[in-house]
Amino acid sequence: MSQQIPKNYDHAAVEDRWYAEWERAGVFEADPDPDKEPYCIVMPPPNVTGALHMGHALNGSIQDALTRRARMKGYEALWLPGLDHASIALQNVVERNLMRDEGKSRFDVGREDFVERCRDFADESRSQILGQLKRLGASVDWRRLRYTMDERYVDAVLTAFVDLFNEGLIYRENRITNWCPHDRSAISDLEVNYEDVDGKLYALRYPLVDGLGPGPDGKDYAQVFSTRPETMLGDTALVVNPHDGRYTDLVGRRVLVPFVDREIEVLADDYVDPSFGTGVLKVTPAHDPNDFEIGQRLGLASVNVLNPDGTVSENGGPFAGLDRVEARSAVAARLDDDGLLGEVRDYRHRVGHCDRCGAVIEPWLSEQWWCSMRELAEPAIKALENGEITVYPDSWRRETIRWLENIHDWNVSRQLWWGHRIPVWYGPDGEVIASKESPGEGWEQDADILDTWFSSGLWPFATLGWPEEGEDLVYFYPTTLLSTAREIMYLWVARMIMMGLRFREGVPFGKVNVHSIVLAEDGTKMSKSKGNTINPLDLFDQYGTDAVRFGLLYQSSTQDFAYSYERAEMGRAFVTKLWNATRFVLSYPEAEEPGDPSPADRWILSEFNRTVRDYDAFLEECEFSEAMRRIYSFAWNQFADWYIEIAKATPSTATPRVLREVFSGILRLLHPVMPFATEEMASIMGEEGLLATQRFPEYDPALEDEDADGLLDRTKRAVSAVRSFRAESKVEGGLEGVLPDGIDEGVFAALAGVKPVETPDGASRASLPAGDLVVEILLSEEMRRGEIERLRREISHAEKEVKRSEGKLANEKFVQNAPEKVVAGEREKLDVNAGMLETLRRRLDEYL
RNA sequence: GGGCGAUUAGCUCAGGGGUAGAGCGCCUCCCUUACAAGGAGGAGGUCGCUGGUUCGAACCCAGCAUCGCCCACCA
Repeated sequence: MSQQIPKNYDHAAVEDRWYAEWERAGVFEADPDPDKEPYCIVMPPPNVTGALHMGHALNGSIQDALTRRARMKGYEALWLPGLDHASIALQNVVERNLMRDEGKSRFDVGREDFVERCRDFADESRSQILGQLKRLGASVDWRRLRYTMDERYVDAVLTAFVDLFNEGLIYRENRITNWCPHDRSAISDLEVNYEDVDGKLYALRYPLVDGLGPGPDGKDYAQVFSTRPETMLGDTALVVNPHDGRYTDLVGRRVLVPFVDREIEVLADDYVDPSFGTGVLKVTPAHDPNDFEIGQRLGLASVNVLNPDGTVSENGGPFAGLDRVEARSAVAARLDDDGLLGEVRDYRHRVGHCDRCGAVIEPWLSEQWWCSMRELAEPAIKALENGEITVYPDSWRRETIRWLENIHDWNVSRQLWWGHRIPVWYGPDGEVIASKESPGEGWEQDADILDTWFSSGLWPFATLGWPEEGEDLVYFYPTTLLSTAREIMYLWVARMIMMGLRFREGVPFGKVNVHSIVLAEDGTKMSKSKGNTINPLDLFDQYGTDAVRFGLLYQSSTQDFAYSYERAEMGRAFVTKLWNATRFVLSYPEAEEPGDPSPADRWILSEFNRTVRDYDAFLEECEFSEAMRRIYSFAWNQFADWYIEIAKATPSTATPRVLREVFSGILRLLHPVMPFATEEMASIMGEEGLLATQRFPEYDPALEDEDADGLLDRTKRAVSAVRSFRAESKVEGGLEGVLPDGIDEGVFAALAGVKPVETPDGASRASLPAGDLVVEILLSEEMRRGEIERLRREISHAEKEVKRSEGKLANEKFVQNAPEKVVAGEREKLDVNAGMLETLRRRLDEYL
């Protein structure tokens, strides 16, 4: 029969077929069932901006493994799939395409048309992503696919906003925000990337114009250092530190802001650091957050000198219309012409860039909608502190608490087009209300949309039907676990916790798994611009999806890791190994009269049982790498390397049953990780029904068998000792020998190729150390060559061991302080090695 | 400027108070009827540096060095 099964597993031929089969059988569908416990993972929704990347493949592998395992354990397991409209991200992609293909900006086509294009792009991207998830083998309940722009989801978003608004937690205020001139929108603090940039520090001179004579150092101007001379146009004061003796006389005097002919006053404020620059600071309340605060304190006016697109506004006098970058050099040049430019230094400093489009961010005064966070953060902090949410690894729990403790109010409005329109309406008589629908004739809706993270913050419950208090929500919420990348812990995870506690009076998930970031092979971040991305689909094609999944989980830990193709190769080799084991097990004859298990049978059952225990525990704790190592080494190094060999050589009448049982167990354990290949193997094995619906093995203490474990452990060591001897001494063929006590003689004889003999008289023999055992092999004349050298090596090794043990035991403090178990262990080691040494020396004497 | 993490075999990485682990790569032998994407046997690490705690440190603590990440309003 095995002849009909090809020697290699062909992933391409089976993966799609099994996925269709699972779907047809409704394996992935989950519905509230009072007789079962719920297990629910809500998928972090991929952005509908394009294809899935390695991070998705890793997180998908994690979530799928956990969901499939839970399903096999008898939970009503739901993995809920979804997609995110990705407001700013998608808008940027569509804008770029529009510019590339038609040379138009979004303003050229208008809001309505542009949103239509975004929708089309999202649709296309959506089908691509769903196809990829299927290739991954994602066991999601497709009936429940959610999208943040679905009608029902939009309703949830609006409901949440209106509620927060009516509770006074959302308010409108004029403040400094991070303004992206390219997107012409405010963005949140978290979406600003600061990079070190080589810039310049310009010394700007403000002429004293109050006619009171020279200022500091006898100069007729006050000098200030700035990296952004163009903001000078919006200056409304200069400030010095009140304790700065150099400038006591300067305070209260008046200077002129060049070009705009504005006289401003020199004031004092503690914020100023006397040691920086000249110790005089220019205050531009509309373009710097610190300046804004100073302005508030000192009651200064704010003059906004930039248009939304980053050009200088009409407030900028002669520079109006110039882009901010042009304006910078233009202002500097004009100052220079007028003798008002001092030193210009090279200066490396941090500049904020838009996370999405890369444009330099301008602090810009504008009216935005803000969400008060303090009140929302408090319960979230408590939940994290008191362990309502377990985070793997725990360090991220503490980090999140820290972030929540220092939280700032959240700017939730965006001046973008693709997203949820803010449900605030302005009435004909100046009324402002929040409402899901238009309050009526003459009311106008706010033009802004919501930050994309506002909608995703509701994800764990809005996907389950909230605000409707349906069966699904009651049954599956709170969800069991959220698995996510660290980079969105604050952006997303923290907000879900806050929103969950706000709207559901309970944490959204009991556990959070923070997975690694998959780096490129060279250890740097993957990025399209660097061209070092790896497409998971290509890997699936090349190695098979299961192999890639195994490899990813094997590498997954709390550390980021450089992706290594070797891990996929390892996974592929593992699949092949199991595939061939399938062929072997399948071809293995049934027992004519099944009987009692041999020690070897009991050993592999015992070993399997421990594997179940450890593997399951590792998965439970999200220690995927450890789990993979455990199952891999059992399946390969114990089951295949030893038990199958034993089954070939010295089967018992129970071996056919045990062999099949353990192998079937291995397939079940591995199914959550390698669903396609294991399903195919189980099918070939003739197992009834789908593997995906079968029970996950459970640890059974009754199967622990210390006697069999000890026996086989010693036997394996003895066999290995003989094999080493054969390889080193280049001995082939059968051997005779004296067997040590406490080993399985049948197994030993068969696997070591050693025929047991009674005490041989006078024959030369080799003593082979095997841990605490000695195997004695009868030597023929020609085999004796090299034996002296081997013995000397062994003796030297044994001497070292004895010396080490003796030294340790001679140390009184060790004997006194070390645990008794350790001391006793050391004594035993000494005994064994001393005995060994004696035997070896005696043997050597015989040869000399 | 703060905080977090990393530094272990040639490479990619696990582990973690009681004589160092995996995969790949390397060396020797083997196409033996589950499997050459394989089998058997090997070689190869003073676990970044310096101190400390301990009977015992690769592991705990402190400092340092290098790398990475996160947070922060210094012009």
